[in-house]
Amino acid sequence: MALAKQINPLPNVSCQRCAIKPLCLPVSLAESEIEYLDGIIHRNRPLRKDNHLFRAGDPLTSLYAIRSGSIKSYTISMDGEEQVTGFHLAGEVIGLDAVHNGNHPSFAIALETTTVCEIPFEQLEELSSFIPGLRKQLLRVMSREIYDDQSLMLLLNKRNAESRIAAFLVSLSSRCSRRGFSPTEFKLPMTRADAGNYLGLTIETVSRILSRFNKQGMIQIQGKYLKILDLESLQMLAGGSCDFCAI
Amino acid sequence: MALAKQINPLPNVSCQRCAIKPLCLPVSLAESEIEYLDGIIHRNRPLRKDNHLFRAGDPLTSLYAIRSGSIKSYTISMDGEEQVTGFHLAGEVIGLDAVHNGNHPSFAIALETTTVCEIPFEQLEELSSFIPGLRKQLLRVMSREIYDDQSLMLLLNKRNAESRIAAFLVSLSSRCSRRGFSPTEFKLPMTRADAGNYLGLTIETVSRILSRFNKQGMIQIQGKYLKILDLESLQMLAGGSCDFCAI
DNA sequence: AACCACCTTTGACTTAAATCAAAGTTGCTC
DNA sequence: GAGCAACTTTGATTTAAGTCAAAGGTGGTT
Repeated sequence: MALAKQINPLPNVSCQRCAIKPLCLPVSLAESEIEYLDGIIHRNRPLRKDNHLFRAGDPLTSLYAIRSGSIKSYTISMDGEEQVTGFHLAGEVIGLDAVHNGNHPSFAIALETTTVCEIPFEQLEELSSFIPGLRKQLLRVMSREIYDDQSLMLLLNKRNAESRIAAFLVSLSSRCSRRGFSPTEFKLPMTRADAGNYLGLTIETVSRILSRFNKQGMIQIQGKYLKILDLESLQMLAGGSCDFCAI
Repeated sequence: MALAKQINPLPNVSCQRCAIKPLCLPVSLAESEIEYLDGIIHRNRPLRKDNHLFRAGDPLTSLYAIRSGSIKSYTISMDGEEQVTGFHLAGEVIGLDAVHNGNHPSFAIALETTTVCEIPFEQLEELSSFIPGLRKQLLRVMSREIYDDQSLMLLLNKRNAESRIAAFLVSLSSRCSRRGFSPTEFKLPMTRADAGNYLGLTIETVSRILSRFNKQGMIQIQGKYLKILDLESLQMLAGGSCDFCAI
């Protein structure tokens, strides 16, 4: 089906020719600077579904930029329950929350076959000392994550189940769009349970509300395949324009 | 009363002799490096209660390190409602969420008379290019904020009202402690409404649960003055040891 | 292609926290 | 220090989402 046409960069394409360069660390770097960055990056073989990229407690050795596919971040709480902390798509850099004490606080697992660029953190840090654009982009990426987390916090704090799910769909839509995919037709890479866990809702609530949106004609959903028929209404429900598109 | 003995550094004390140096940017910098940092910092006169440090939409010119007092961050949602995004104490650096696009996404207002160090961002960024320890600490501070936000997200997502309030008190306690104050006896700088807003609870729920903790003998609360009598029970309620102390 | 494990949907009932309402406090201003 | 506005507490009622339960789908494996 058309939806399966995911970004599939050649396994060892350089940053220079990478499809998601404009979303990733090389943004605004000169060609020569990108070569330095290229030089420290490892491009390993794809990670298969349900395999871990890293685990909570692992020492931070590298950050990871997702080239294609999707990653779920989660922690395990005191009582052994899984707590989904994020879903990450191509162009997103993960592992940043490990910088403060040198250990990953969360697990990262592939939701589908996923390729990542491994960026050794120490080397990246050194490189950033003489590439101002890289230093700035690293700060920007981290700042953006702080901003996004705070937006999500507000969503969880103030919005009802309907709003949260609408915002979630709108967020996925706009992220697909930025990556050159259709904003109205895509596959949800996560289960209802994962989505619910992330949004602070039960699986039953997620299912009920998706069914409702479906009946109301705002979306067409069948299993993991989603078609958004009325993006504007979803945006309205989500709490207006793009305040929460950031999750 | 004893609780009023807040940190009151001399208005123009240098980083070198600042009481909260170990919590702030200068941590692990050499004396000569701290002098550079000192050179770019502005130490303005104290900010009085209810005055804004910056407003949402303001261009990012400086980050601010709190020297004494406390700051509330908040945004205004589409529907005009205030949304508290954080409370900040001495030693914390605010404004980091503005780096990604150069504009502050939130308001910052003083909850009491507060002194801050103004750190011009461009100059800080330049300084960090030749002070590796400063660059690392800046990354660490941002990473820590990402981590803290995610911890808070989990709290809001998975915990009931009792847990949230317990975690909130434990967090304040441990933050007071790190700053050299009593971990069991301090003043809540925010109103019940602000605390509730932040925790995704109504003012009535906050009040009820504080009353309950009081009756159960875990705390002694009178107005804004709090004495924690059984920190361990609070930590238990908060969801175990220090997972959520980070909020 | 049949089986099975896992995922999803739907319905009935329960519950934690919100809302509505009103009284009680606190502390600032004149 | 009296008056008042803002904050806080407490109680009664409502409601959104959770829980429990069971049926219906889906897709991967042999």
